[in-house]
Amino acid sequence: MAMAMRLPAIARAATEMAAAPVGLRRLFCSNATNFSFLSPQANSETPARPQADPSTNLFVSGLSKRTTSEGLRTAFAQFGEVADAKVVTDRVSGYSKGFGFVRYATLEDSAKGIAGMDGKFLDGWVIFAEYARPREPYRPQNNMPPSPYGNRY
DNA sequence: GATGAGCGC
Repeated sequence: MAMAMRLPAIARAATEMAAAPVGLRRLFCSNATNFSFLSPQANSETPARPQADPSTNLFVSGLSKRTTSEGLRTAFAQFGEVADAKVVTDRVSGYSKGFGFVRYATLEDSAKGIAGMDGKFLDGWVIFAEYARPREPYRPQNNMPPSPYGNRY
């Protein structure tokens, strides 16, 4: 009586893969898009920089809502030593925001992580892996506006 | 989640 009938995981994955824009990202986001290095003397400054500076920290977007930090770490650990992996979730709802961060132990590991995971599938979604920008500066969490009823939070 | 580009506490 229980309707526990489910499609096999392979069937669900195939369905999602068929709908996912696998080759689409190369049209506007590719690692080979930056050709500015072809003119070494012409660009003392490169204002148009799609990717951030190389770092051990990676920004991963396009994640499935079901992907957790552990799944993120497991996937990226195939290409290097992962020091930290985190899926960003909403503080109040707890749901994944669909992106996260992966910090590798070394720069070469992070480079291999991008090469190995960027544009690949994770939980049925095409994910984008790139170097993360430097994080927001630390901010004391005492910026709560004063309340006439008292600060309880 | 019913939200699908993005840069976290």
